[in-house]
Amino acid sequence: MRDRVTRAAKDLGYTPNAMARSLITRRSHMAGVLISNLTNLYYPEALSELSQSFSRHGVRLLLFTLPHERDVDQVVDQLWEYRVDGVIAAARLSNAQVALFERRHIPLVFFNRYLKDRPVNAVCCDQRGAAALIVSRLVAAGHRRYGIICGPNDSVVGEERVQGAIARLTELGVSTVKTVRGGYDYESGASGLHELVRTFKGAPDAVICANDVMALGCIDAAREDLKLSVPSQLSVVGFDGVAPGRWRSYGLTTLRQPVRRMAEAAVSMLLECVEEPGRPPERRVFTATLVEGRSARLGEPSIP
Amino acid sequence: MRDRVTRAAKDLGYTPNAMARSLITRRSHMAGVLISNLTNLYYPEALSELSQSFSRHGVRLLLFTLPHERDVDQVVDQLWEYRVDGVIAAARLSNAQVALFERRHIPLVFFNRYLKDRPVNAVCCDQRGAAALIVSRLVAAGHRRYGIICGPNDSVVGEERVQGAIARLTELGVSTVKTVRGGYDYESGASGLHELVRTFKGAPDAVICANDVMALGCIDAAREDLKLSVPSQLSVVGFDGVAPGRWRSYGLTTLRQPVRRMAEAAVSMLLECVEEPGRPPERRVFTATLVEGRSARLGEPSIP
DNA sequence: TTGAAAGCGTTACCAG
DNA sequence: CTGGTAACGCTTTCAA
Repeated sequence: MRDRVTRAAKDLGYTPNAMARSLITRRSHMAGVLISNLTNLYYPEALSELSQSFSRHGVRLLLFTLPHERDVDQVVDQLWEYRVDGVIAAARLSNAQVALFERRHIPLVFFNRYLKDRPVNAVCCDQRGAAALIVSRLVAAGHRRYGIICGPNDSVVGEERVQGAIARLTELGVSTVKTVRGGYDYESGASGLHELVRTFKGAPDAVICANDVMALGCIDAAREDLKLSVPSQLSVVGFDGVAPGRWRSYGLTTLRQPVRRMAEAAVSMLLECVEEPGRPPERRVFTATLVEGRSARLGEPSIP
Repeated sequence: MRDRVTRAAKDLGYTPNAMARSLITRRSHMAGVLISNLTNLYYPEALSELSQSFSRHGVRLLLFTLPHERDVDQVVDQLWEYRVDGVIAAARLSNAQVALFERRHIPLVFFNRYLKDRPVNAVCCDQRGAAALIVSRLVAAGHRRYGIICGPNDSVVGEERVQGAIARLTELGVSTVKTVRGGYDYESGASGLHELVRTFKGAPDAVICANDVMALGCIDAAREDLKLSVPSQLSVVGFDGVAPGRWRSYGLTTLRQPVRRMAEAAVSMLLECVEEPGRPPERRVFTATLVEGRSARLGEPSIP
């Protein structure tokens, strides 16, 4: 009997209707993914890993890109409407928005960010530690004057990288540090260096950029605009570990985030929350690995 | 009365259930997007535009990335299960797979590709025309020996770019042309140039790469490995118009695809198919624009 | 204008 | 093991 039904189903090209199923089981097997802007070069890689990771767990990915922050609220409404099982957010959410998730009991995991004043599920990297590590190596190499090109105002990760770097520089007794604001894009890396050169009235010894793409812009501005040799006259470092940093023109010295492992962690954390509602928020912190490229002179710190 | 209900709904935090709705309306307002690999640098931009375009039309995007071709079949099953209203495919689909869409009356639009032996909805770029244009300009500048770094075997677009280039070269009486296979990635651009130099027993005058990332690899290999000056000793051109090509280190001469307009076209074509089933397949062909960078010497062809 | 009932395609449950 | 029925949350239709 079972066989007859199965065969008939196949013959008729029958496919179960996932929506009807989820109506009764109250599980859609869909997860929402919120990403601010895919042009960021770091996000496509993250998205790709998230997608594959979800796929391995039999979960479909409903993608929402957020070119403007004001779009968030209507996107959040759509998440409710489609009854996603959970959400991974690689975008900025306000405290109030996070509260909505809690009220609806929709699991939420932040990717590569977290909220300061509210405990949330998050997968991230130890940005301060990474910054401290690279600073130690830069100082050990004898650099004295430091420029820092920050991320945009609202980037928590960027802020941590910058704060971590400044803290370590202060610890090591370096006081010649100037910071300029950047926007995570190539051009702001280039203009950031120009601005630093103006305020320093000359070139700094090293520039720490809050992400890789700005570091690449900084290197190019140094070489093409200012005729400075990198790394012999200027050391430049970044954060992320994106592919273009490894290109021959750059050989960027950077701190690579373990994107795949982070994606896998975010997905399993989310699915655990789905299985076990009311689970207390957890934060999983990964460690970035130093990629010793050719864009910075590094030394071995005597005090590790 | 209406007001009372509306207010009560708001107070209780009521949100309509999109799945229940689509169960009866037979419209999920979800579209599937199939993308082969997001690491391709061109796809994130396309995906971003598709996402925003869908969003403007009130359609949710179910994302499927396909690291391996063998994954396609199970992905297709999931598309049926979730009753997507339509599918945009920026990935390779077999003829048999396309037939399945037809049988189920699920609208399908190809993005930046199409099938040769079956009429399908597709949004693409005139690759042959673009290739012919750049070849004319290269020949007019006096280049005689041409290297071509192709895309992977299964890329229809890559094949068209190469065929278009070869056809125009032949037309213009250039016979010194050698092709090597590439994989659309940076390294294959670099190794492609090395291979060309070996077969030419010296450097060609110009290298035409089937996409931008390979062109960047080619430029870097020329400068860093072979100490060839680009463009004075070697002209290099690519296709796509990705962001890194505009970086100071490269200033890539390339043929930019109008990604935003293509995405908008694909989305509206798909939604039209949803509205009007049985609509005959259409192909919308856009024109690439020449970006005159600093990676190639171009001349003005006397016969346009 | 308001209300009631049927039906979408599943799963879950309870008799037989 | 089989069969029948209720329920999920919505839209549609028809009646009051």
